[in-house]
Amino acid sequence: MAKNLVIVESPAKAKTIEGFLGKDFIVKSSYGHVRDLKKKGLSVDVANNFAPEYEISADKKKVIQELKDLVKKADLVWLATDEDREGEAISWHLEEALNLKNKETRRIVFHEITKNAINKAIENPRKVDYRLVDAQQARRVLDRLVGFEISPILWKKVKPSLSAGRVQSVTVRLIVERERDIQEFNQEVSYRVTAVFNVNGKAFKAELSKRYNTVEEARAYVQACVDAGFEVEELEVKPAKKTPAAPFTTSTLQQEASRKLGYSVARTMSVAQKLYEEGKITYMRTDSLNLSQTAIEAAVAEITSSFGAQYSKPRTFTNKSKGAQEAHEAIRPVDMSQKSVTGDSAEQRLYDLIWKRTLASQMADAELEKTRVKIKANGKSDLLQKAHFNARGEVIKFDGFLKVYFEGTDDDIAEPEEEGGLLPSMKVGDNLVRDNIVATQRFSNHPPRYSEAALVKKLEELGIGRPSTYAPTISTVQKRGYVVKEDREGHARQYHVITLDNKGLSEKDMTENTGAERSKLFPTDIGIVVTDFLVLNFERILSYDFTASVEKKFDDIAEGLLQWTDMLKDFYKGFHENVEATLEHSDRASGERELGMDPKSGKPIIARIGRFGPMVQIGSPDDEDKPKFASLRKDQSITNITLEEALDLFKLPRKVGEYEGAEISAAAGRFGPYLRHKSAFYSIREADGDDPLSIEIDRAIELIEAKRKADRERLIKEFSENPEMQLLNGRWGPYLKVGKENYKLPKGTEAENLTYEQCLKIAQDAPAKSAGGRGRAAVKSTSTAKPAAKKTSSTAKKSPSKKKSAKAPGKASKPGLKK
DNA sequence: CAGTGAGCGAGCTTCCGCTTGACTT
Repeated sequence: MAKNLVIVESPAKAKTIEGFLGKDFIVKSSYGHVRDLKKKGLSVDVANNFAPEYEISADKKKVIQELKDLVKKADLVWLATDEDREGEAISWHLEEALNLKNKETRRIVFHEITKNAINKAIENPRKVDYRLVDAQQARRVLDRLVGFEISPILWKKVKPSLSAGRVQSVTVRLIVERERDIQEFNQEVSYRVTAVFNVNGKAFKAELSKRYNTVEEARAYVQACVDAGFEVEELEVKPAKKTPAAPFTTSTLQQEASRKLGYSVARTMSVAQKLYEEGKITYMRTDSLNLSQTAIEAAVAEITSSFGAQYSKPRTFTNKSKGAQEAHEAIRPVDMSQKSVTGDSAEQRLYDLIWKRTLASQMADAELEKTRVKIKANGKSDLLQKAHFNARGEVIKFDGFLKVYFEGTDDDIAEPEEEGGLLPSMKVGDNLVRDNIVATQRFSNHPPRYSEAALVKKLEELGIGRPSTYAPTISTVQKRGYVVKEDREGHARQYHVITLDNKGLSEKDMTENTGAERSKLFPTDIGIVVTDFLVLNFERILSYDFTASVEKKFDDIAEGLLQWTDMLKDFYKGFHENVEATLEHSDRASGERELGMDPKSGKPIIARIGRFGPMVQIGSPDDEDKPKFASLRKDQSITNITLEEALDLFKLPRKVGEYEGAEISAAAGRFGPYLRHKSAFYSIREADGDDPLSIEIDRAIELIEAKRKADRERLIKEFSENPEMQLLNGRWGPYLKVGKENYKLPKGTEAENLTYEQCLKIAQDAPAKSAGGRGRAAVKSTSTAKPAAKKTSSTAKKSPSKKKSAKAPGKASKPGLKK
């Protein structure tokens, strides 16, 4: 019987450590936090010194029960949660939840999962550090106060179900402000002059030291070059070196995977999770740049045997970001000698990236030789003396870490510099042959919109959020409808080019595509209105340094310099007054904008945020006639919709024609434009060039027939025994549908061969639905702001059983299933 | 899923950070 129970946070870690510790130890996982503030209500007794009301989280009841049983049997309990604020708090919550007061309990910490580190930790136990726990409580309670006092103001003043928080609101602000910068951006136009010169039969590129603002100036310069001669005026050769980047943290891994592999931050994290669980990489939620000594030694061995000793240079990196808590190692391969892994291609590619980055971080600098050549133009025109050409060359003398890895950059729209590789050899005074000189019209770029990964980088710089929350935060602001991730098509732009070559001087206009964006973050109308409202009324909390300033206080609490309740008292006084004042005095925020007058009724038309999102409205409730309403389309915004576009929205629904003796109408609903025919709905996709305002009867019939055909093809098999039961082809392959419920087919089954009895069994064996659970189901129910009373009887019947199953985990009834 | 937007108004929504699976049409 194991005498020792060790509790860590992650099950994968538990497994590894158990291997190190031997048979007297059993190692279990808490799966993160086990207790939290009660889900419902504020659950902080403000009047009673901010006493928090904790409960065991619903999804942790089972874990706690299992741990309790093990505690009974153990002589000694080792709390081995992470060594940071949250980890310390988990240990304390475990003490409380498992009632360890009367048990011999020891707290141990380690930063790396190596046998050595574990053994050292076991030899140096301590007690739970309650000052650190208090710092966590302050953090937790402050976040609850901010979130649960501000969000209801938004429900009242903007729209129901919205949310605000220390992290998410500032995240949205970044995106809103970037969008404003872009809208206000003044594009500058200039002419950039480049040349190709030739020396001893070898060509190279150079760029003029100045740009011209007008086409006349550019033309005059190029003209002046017609009779000019060119010679090398200065030549400078300088050694330079490049240093490898530090090994990956969560944030840098997300950035590089985005740049090099095109993964979203969520994708990166889920692939990394798999690699971690398979024991291929170390923990993926970390802000530490540190590598264990064993890892560094393994890297040295790998580098020396693959490339030679001159490529090895062991390094340690120190963290620049202030909020870092460094409870883990940097993200690295567990086994440096394993160059690749099996698994799907995403796992292989991400592992490859991690392996190369880690290895490179322990390799020698790259040594370069940078050459700059200054070229002067000799000729009659004094324009020639006012500028010179520069040619830059870079030669790698020793590749060092570049042999395996080169860090990506975010400047995807920046003008590429004319930086060649090797320049031909030349010396001061050499005459150059001019192959061509080209003046090209260029346009300055607005600041780039954030990609997910660029936003994570910014958040980390500001010290906002933690490695475990970057990906969830980005998905929260999208789920709440504050931000959308979108591709935007570019548009064609003309630019002017003046060329001087061996055929003489010529000019032409060229076309380029510009402004295309892929997977970038845009604020929605609601995001903009909410941000403006919050910045106006909660300036302090929305400021970019709010988190940094409270973090300082948390540190003071952790060092015993400040009582956590005093810190909260200090914060809450002003904050709560602010909340009260805002509730009482602030105006409703709707982003309202008057577009003009309705030519029919003469009443004003306004665009604003309504209960269900952005909309336009003719007239006001005070008028004799009811006002008319119409929702904005997805691609429209309150900020720029025109009167004409608004009037178009009121033209729907519109009669398209008759088919099969019934009317077809076109309209726009919550899920976009659609056709309605015989109480059935058919989506209209604007991407296919269809528009509800202009679609004609023939095309409408075509869409209806296409949908009917697709529905027929979806059907794999029907059963005479039960017309409600169907095997269908869905987005994720074949599935079983019984009434309104869907069931996954067991792996490896061929849908068309299934019998009625087999299908019945699949439906009955399926685990009960965890109704009202987390994740997508919860998101759906919040975005569907629909009164339950209006629902059909079959869904109404379901809701009581839903509630039941949420409270008492067990088997929920399965409607539509007859035995 | 599908034209909602006052009126009378119950009861609901919401935070951040630590962990994994279960699940999706």
